[in-house]
Amino acid sequence: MSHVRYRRLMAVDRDHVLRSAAALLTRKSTATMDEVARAAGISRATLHRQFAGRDALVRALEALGIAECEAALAAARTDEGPATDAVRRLVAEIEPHAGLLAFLYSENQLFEGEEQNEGWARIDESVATLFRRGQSSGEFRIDLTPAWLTEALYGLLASAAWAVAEGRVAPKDFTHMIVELLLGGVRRPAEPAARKES
Amino acid sequence: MSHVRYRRLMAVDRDHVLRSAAALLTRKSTATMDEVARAAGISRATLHRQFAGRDALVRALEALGIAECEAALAAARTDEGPATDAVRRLVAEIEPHAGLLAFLYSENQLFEGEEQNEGWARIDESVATLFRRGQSSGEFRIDLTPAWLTEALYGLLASAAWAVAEGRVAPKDFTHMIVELLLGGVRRPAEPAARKES
DNA sequence: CGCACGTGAGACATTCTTGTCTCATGCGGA
DNA sequence: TCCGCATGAGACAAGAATGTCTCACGTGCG
Repeated sequence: MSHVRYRRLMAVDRDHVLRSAAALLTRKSTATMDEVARAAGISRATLHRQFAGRDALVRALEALGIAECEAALAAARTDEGPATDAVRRLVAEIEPHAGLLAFLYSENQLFEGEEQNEGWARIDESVATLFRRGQSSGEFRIDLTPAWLTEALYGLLASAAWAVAEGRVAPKDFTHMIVELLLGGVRRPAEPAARKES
Repeated sequence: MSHVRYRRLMAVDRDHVLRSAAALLTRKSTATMDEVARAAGISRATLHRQFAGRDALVRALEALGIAECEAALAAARTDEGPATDAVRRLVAEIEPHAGLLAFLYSENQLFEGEEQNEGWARIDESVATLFRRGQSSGEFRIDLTPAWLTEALYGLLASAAWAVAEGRVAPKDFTHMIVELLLGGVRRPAEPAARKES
């Protein structure tokens, strides 16, 4: 019984620590274990009891990021309706986690070789499948590979997260900025007199 | 006399070291001073004689990146002709240095506060000016701010550089991928029967 | 030949971070 | 009240990277 109580308390704390760490590392990716602990309001010893080391912490954050991405993919129902709308929903779902994603994205570039978590491969595949679906349906152009579009989406998410964090762009525009640029590009569409497009 | 000789030799070496370091740090941004020295074919002592420390090395790389960006901006003649073509020229000019830029870009996110080199501000302004010019001329849409477009360009450059480095996309497509996505977006343009666009 | 100078190799102290450990404290339950 | 247990504080050793220094070597030049 008390076991259960304690377990639950620890679980709650673990989640809180994880989110604090994510928020801190998003801003300062080189933060030390001591800083992470302090940011979570616990001591370094306790932090170390919950996560065997820095690697374990980062791996836990990676798992969290993967879980959030998969949740976002599921919530966005990327296989339903027009691919265009699915992309909009996906970006909107990911927006709250873009900071963590940006951290993990750059963290992955930090090491060469060193196989990455298989979860990312699944997510890459889901996103690429969405783009591929859009190409098949004729919504998307076919001269840009799904792999590149996937990478580009990550890059735009990270850029936007950093730009927002540093106050260079307004947070409220986050989803709009990314979706509009990704879908429509910067070139102004040649206005064909009047058309159904608003 | 010998002064001149030695100065010139050192300058050449310095440039070689800088480029080796750029190439290495592009792949492994956490490379140690010893690895950087080894990559340049010199000893750690000599590396230290040319660059007071790691900070000095990174700052020198930053200066190199800034110089290359400014050279690219100049070579692309961003204030001439259609902004669309100017963007194409700019990306093409930057392509060879995208790896270094990606390293510096993520390096800048590593620290909070810590004022960044003013050179970046000038470059940001030049790029933003290009986008603003495109908006004024009616080539570009006006619902995306020049600041965001600038950030997005950096993000796409970094994404593409990493994707190429890891073999996820073909190097030869670099400029095409970035320019086409940035300018036209992923959405397939509604085909208005026949039009001047090829 | 002899000298000056850049260089490589390596020793060394220093600093930072990590990981482990111990101990006192406080809180909650039995 | 008493006990169990998680926590915080801090000491400690180990490892990595850095920065500094010395010394021997080789090359080029006078």
